Amino acid sequence: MSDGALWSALADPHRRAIVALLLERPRPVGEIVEACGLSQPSTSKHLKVLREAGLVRVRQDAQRRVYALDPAPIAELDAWLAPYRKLWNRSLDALGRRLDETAPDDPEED
Amino acid sequence: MSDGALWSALADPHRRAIVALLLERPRPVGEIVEACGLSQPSTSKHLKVLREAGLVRVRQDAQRRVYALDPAPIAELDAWLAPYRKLWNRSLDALGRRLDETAPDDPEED
DNA sequence: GTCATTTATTCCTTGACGGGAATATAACTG
DNA sequence: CAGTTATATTCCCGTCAAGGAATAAATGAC
Repeated sequence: MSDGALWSALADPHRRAIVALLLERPRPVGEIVEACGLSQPSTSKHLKVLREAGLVRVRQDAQRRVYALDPAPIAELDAWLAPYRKLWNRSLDALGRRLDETAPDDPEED
Repeated sequence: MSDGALWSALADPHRRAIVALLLERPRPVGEIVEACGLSQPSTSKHLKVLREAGLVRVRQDAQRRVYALDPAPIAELDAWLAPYRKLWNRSLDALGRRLDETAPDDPEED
């Protein structure tokens, strides 16, 4: 049960957006600034939080700093989730899926 | 309802502790208070946050209110996690190949 | 009805977090 | 060296969340 830093890092929607961006490919800060519509300092601060949570790594390329996802903490999340996944598998089973309360699946994030 | 409420609810360690308690079994507020070492009002407020995030349900039993986990939001988390899980599976795979360095070619691809 | 029990809510204070502007640092260019 | 680009850091401020104390509300017992 190491870090609450992981959870609090992902609690912010902007940071989740950054993480989603980095899922596609590694990006320099400038790209992230542009994509998120945040100011550069704000973006740098969010990146610092993500860095300290271990969620991203930085590679230096001349003046640019290219950020990339580090998969390990996500695995930690997955491990945390495991017991609960059992639970909802069980209850889905119990429901017998006769109740379709939310059929449409929307992957929209924030 | 891709709500940030889910994330911010789970960002708090006390609330994660409550969720973990409810994973074992449904419990009335008093038990949660005792187990978490929080004050009763504070506990009630955390429960309210969890309720509004959809993470718990309440059943009334005389004066007691028995809280239980609702598995659905956890499934939402799991869905969010899915693309990242692919990523770390891939990198574990890449690591495995690196350790198993028998191939003469460079197998690195996308 | 009054009283006890259990839980929720309100008020208040404090501390942490996010955003913007300005500034600092680092790396490349000429 | 000075100048430019790219990123990080600092300072200040507004907002929001968390905790404690006191109180309210709901339920049950008498």
